[in-house]
Amino acid sequence: MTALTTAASCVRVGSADVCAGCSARRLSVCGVLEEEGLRRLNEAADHMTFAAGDVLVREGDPATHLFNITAGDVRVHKLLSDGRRQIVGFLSPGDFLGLATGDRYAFSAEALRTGSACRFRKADYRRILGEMPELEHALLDRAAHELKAAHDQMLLLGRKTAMERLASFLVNLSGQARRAGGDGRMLALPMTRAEIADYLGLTTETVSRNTTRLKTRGVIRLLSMHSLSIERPRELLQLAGLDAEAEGDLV
Amino acid sequence: MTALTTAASCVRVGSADVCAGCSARRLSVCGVLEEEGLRRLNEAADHMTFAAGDVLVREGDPATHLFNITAGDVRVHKLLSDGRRQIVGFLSPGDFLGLATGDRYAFSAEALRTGSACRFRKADYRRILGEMPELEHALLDRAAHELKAAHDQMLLLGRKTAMERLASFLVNLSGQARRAGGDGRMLALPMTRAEIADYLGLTTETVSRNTTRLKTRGVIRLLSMHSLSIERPRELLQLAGLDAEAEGDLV
DNA sequence: CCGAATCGTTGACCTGCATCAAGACCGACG
DNA sequence: CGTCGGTCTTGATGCAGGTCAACGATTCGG
Repeated sequence: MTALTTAASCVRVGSADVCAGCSARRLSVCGVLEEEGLRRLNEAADHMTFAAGDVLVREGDPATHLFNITAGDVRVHKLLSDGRRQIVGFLSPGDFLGLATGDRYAFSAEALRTGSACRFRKADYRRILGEMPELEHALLDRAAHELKAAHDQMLLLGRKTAMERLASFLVNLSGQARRAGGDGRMLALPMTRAEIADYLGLTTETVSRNTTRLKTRGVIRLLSMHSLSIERPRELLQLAGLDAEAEGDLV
Repeated sequence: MTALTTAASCVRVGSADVCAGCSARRLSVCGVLEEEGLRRLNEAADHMTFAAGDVLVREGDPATHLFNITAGDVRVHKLLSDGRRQIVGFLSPGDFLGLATGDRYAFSAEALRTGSACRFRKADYRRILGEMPELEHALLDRAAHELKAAHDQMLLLGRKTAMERLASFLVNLSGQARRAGGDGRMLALPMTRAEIADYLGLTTETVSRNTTRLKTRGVIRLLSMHSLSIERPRELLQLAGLDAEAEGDLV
């Protein structure tokens, strides 16, 4: 639970044209920009790195910055005053952080592992959006997509059983893995059981028990604590409550 | 459960300049447009009316249209194959419907009562957005706001108790009522108990029991089945799990 | 103004997941 | 390579909220 400030781990790269060689570009909103736009975006960006446990954003702080994750994974969560936690999302390279923001951050964001991000002052970013409609358009697309994902998560949290939640989670991870270039059967779980639980509205014990059930039934195989393979995708989809309506995801 | 098609209840007004006299304009994204922009938006719009129970959008149908609600209230929900329902939002005049949409609608939308909306073909709307950056900007703002609300709802569904959910719901309604010009103490509940339950991830029985508890404790007073007044706003906030962090909402 | 259908409330009981508790495992560091 | 702190798993038990059932209240068509 190291709580470095953003400033402490921020590495300002300045005028070097980092964006040009950014591996996350094709996954990110920046992907729509031409050379000239990318150069101007680069000028406004702080390119920063972070380590596991670093805090990018703290719930309640004045919302001064927006982020584009370029490497690593980030956890976004909200807290109740007594410590109950809801994780509202896990971010991967290409994801945008800070859209859903008013004057103050309504969520905290912490790195799951070492990574990097582009950081923008909110005012700068707003100005840039005004100058580059294609960027604003890409951002709206992304917001729409996130909103759809949020609706799916509401259905999961409001109406699905523990097993359906876990299966849905794995199906989603599989989809992401495929989109990121993997085969969709081998999954990395960069988060702990407690984080999975707080994402699915469950406890670690329930996540663990249901993981065991999936393993016992031969639906998944645990390769290590933080990686597994999906052995029976069809069954997993069924358990997720998708089945027929299946989004074509999974093999 | 009348299931009129949109076409059946759609009233095309054509070239008449309906937007100019639209009462929802100041609440809507259209509010940012000048006369010229408004005229062009009006050209692309079908102005339609609907009655209670009418279906605006059916989950799974090709996503051809976007909507701007101009009067009445609309329920947006998702279904699991066995009939479990999650309501992901209630829309009021000024709200936008169809942002979170891919090729097909991922939700259904039904009118709670008589109302009206502007309907746009998706392609038309996309073209218009390209021509009017200020509209796209307003839409992005709104998307960000909805995303924040979605995160709040995830916290509610994943981690709050039944009483906290109900209290939070009433606090939110109160905020909306205030923003719509009311005093925030008198609330209209255009939806049924079953709809509240499906919004909060509970059953009608649980909603009913907790409503009774609030009534007994003197926190609220039921004026009729579909309207109530908040007698002890402070206590309601506390029950909602907000308290100190309170968003300045409520008296 | 009546009757039927729907909606809401209340009570009794049940269950899925939380909670509490105790080991097993795992990875980091001397 | 041992051991120490955190993570994960498994078991026993409890309870918030779901389910089932019965009965009021409200609405609406005629």
